[in-house]
Amino acid sequence: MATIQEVAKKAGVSVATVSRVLNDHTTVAEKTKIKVEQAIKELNYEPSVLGRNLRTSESKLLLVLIPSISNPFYSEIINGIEETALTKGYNILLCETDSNPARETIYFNLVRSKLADGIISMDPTINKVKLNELAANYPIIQCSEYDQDGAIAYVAINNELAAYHAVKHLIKLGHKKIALVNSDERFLYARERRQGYEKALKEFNIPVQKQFIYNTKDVGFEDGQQAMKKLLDQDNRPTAVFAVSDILAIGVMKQIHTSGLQVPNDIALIGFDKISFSNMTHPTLTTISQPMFKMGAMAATMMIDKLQGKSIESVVLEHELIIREST
Amino acid sequence: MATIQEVAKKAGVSVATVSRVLNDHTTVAEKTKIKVEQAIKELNYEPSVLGRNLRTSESKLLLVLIPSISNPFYSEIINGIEETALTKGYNILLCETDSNPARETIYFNLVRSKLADGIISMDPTINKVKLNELAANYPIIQCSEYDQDGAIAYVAINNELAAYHAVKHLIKLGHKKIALVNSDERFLYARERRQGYEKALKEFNIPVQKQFIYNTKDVGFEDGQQAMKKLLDQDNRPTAVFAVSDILAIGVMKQIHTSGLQVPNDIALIGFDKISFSNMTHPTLTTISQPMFKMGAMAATMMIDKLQGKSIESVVLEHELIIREST
DNA sequence: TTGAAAGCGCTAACAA
DNA sequence: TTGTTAGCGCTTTCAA
Repeated sequence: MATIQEVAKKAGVSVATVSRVLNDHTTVAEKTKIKVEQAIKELNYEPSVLGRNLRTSESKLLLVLIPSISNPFYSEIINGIEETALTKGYNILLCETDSNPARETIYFNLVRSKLADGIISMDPTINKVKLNELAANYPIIQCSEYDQDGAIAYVAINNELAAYHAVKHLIKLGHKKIALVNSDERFLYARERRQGYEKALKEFNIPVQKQFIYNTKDVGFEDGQQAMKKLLDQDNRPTAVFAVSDILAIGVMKQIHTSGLQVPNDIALIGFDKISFSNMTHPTLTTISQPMFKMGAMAATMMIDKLQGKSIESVVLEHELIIREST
Repeated sequence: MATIQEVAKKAGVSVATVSRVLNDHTTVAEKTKIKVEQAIKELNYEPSVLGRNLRTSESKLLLVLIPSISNPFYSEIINGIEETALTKGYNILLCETDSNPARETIYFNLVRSKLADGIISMDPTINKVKLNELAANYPIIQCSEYDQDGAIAYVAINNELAAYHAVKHLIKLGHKKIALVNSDERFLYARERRQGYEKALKEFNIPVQKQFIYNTKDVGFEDGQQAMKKLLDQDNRPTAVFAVSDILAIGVMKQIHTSGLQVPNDIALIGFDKISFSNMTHPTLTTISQPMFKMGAMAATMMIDKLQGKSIESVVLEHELIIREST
């Protein structure tokens, strides 16, 4: 690979001039510029990002932290991040933490060691203390899940309100025995969605019953299945289920079918996220739509603004109830 | 952030010695080493990857090219790549091409400009000519989809044999009217799987009928739905369907259900890939399992071996027929 | 409008 | 066992 020196030599100018052409400085004579561009083409020259990075001490790389790449909820958000980042000249370094603290440390150090300019975190399992420590010195944006107590900017939806809407929809349909399949309540979104669930019940004078609330350990299909199995095993069965993610809901639906029951006739079901799969189940899944692409795009924009020294503020985006066949 | 100079000053040694401690050179006296490590700790020093990269002219970054992050088939492969890469000190730069040539160019230049050490490509839509050009100067591994004519190393399965197994399974079940829902045959895997399909039919003296073969434009659920709609609209309906991906198969299943028919009683169905969702449909999906994690791990190992100057060879991994409820 | 030269943070060849 | 020093490829200040 040719270097800037070789280009300079070939064009008969100094490296400084080549650099100026590369970076679109206006102070280069048209004639010189043409000479340099000619040399660049002939040598098939591509400027080394490494040299540039060292000099400018920025990498134009954004770290995106997710717990698992297999979760389709994150795919759309990443699409949004990538779209925005690319058009602004940034690339993204996708990092799966697997909820593993060792990996977390590796990724945090990538920012400390200047390999990445900032972190967009979507990982609810992340160590909040360390994240806040890091945020004191490096740009960090939280997306979807955030730390209530910290000072880190975030983009998210109103989870409590969204859950409230979901449950209210079930209540309006006449349901009184409504189960909640929630994930681990150490996650903020899980706590908030539970609050929304309880708020809706209380508003309609339906008692909140512990036996109708199930917390899963993880957020896979199987966890939804397991939850529904427990819920169906008891004497007092729910007539409707609100699952806090579509993946859980699909597991729930699977278990309902396996038990020989029908959705929505025997049990109504509502999910959360509007992942693309949710439209492929039979029946299709009623769900809460999160503006995932927009969330990602917004997070990337905030990050780049911050990198450019602009001041930024947290954003709460709108959700939407998508009524389909499962309710 | 502290630099190596500051550490050297604090420890009362030269920067070279600090560098030696950092890189585990054995020629450092234990006493000196302790002094340096002490200084590193006190200053909270983290070596700049940028400086190191420039000097060693390697970035320890691997570019992973996929057409779309939303396709769960790639998730597991990426898991495998990441697992291997991380343990060997590499990070991965995940790049979604969206089958967009402009993005392709951006990503190719990332290697030319030394920001990444090599490319693992899983993109069937990639420009083969440009990829082969690049491969002349930079390390490239193909994963899953590869170029038959080129000289680039790959890791894949035997698609023809796998498709043959799938269709033979349907034939053994007594089916004679077997449809093929294939993707665009400009992709190698699509051509190979079609060959396997035809081979199985011919072996059992079943005529290959054009009306039973449908090629989708894209590889989403909707394409599977659409394909099955066409297949059901004709007078002579198939009694079994082989879809070349689980996602297509799930779309097919959806359409069968929508039409009031049952799987597998009215129409048997087999997919391909064994994505996690294939176990969540009702009925569960019979499919061909690809060793996705292993493919990813293997691709990463090959890449790193190549980077270290070792010679590498293409690998064909085993597939497996997973019989579940849809057949 | 252009060139000379310093220096970003690091590694490694060479010398001591 | 350690230090001195050149230099990786680039950008940018200063001077011309």
